[in-house]
Amino acid sequence: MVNLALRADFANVAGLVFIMSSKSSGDIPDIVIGRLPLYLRSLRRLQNDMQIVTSSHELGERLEISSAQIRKDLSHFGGFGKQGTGYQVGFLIDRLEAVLHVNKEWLVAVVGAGNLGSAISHYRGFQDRGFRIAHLFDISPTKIGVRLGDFVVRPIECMEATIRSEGIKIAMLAVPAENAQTVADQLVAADIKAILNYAPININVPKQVQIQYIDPVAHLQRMTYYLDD
Amino acid sequence: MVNLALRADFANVAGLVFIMSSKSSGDIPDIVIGRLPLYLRSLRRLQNDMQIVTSSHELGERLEISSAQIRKDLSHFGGFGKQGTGYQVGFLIDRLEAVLHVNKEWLVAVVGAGNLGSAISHYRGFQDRGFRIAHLFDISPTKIGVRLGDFVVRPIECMEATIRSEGIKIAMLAVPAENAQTVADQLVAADIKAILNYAPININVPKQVQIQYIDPVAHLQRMTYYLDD
DNA sequence: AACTGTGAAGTTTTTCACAGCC
DNA sequence: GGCTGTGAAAAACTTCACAGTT
Repeated sequence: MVNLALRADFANVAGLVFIMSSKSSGDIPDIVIGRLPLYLRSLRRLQNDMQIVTSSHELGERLEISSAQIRKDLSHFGGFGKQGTGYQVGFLIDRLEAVLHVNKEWLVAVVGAGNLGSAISHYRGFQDRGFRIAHLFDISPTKIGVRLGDFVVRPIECMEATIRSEGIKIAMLAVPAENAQTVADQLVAADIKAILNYAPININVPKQVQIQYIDPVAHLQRMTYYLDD
Repeated sequence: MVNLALRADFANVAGLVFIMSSKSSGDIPDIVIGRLPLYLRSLRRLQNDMQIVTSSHELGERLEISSAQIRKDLSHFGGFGKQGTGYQVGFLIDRLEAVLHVNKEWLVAVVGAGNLGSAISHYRGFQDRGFRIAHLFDISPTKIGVRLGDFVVRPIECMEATIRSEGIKIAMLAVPAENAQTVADQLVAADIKAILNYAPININVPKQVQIQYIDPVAHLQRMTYYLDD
């Protein structure tokens, strides 16, 4: 996800030479990073149930991932477990939160105050997992100034200034597909470093900016492949 | 994952006859299936822009996937392109929709009429990509009977009967994590075959039931790994 | 006895590179 | 010139299997 898979023939067609970026945070595969939040989610659940110790086997059963996979993944970051015993739930949570940089609270800007942006702003599930929504922006005069949950919708004109002055590095994009690229460009200009895009369209950002997509329909279509027609 | 045989009806297009057995006999990797909705999404965008023809190169550039990958993926389902020319956008859309079984409209049940269920019910983006929300269920007496968008919230007691009688095979789960497994069990009992789970918890379903997860926080945490602490 | 951490082996996925066609 | 489709090669990823620890 970090490095673009730009290949030589593409570079030639464009008449330019691209320097391939290396993985920005060392040599741990991104696919491993992608599983860590799932481990963390399950561990939180175990902690909720007052469980003190767990094992790669138990986690694997819950997540339907092999225990070897989990041990291998965790071993990239150090020996978090004890042979014969397993992993201390609280300790492993702390370690994973540190690895993922969610042992602090990140401020997040939401752009788009339609149904989706409104639902995101109301959602209580960000708080205790490392994220706090700081602002909600929209371009529509009919929405600006409206109170939605804990937020008053702010005009997109003051987005860059606000994001910069508060040092916000993460944004969620909940605008129509037509506007997603334009808004993403504005976010990049405001020095946003990670974008979670809910619009069903691919957007281009500089490679040092992280981007992830939420597209429920893509998941549904992936499942219908396996359903009887 | 079960592999479904390709339908024979696209064997004869533009006077060309493809031999189907060679392509439909083997298992197609799930990771390939997971990319097809992304191709479809990009192709729809191209069609919107009135573009008639595209290439693996152009698609790859938009999706940041190598052109070789795209050609390889598509080749699992037959020769959809023309050497020297590329792919007809409309034709490729039709073929991918057929492969993914979204060349029909699937009815979907939404369970949970909180903020999230409400937002899902209001979202207009399912309609033109193969899915129509048919019902919205909730357990809370204060919500039952309430009008939300085009739906009146129905009691969860009549969920199984409704799903069965209307032959609904897909559900979206937007209930609190605590209730997700229980509701999933009820959905499985109602003969639901695919569940899109928005609750941040892993749930267990029989292996013939498809399950996919939407967890925005997991995506955010995946990105913060790469951000400066 | 139970469990981790890890090289080695095995498997899957991606990329290369080019024949064949437009 | 451009492009696809595809075997072969390379790279990435997962699992195995076991030494070592509690």
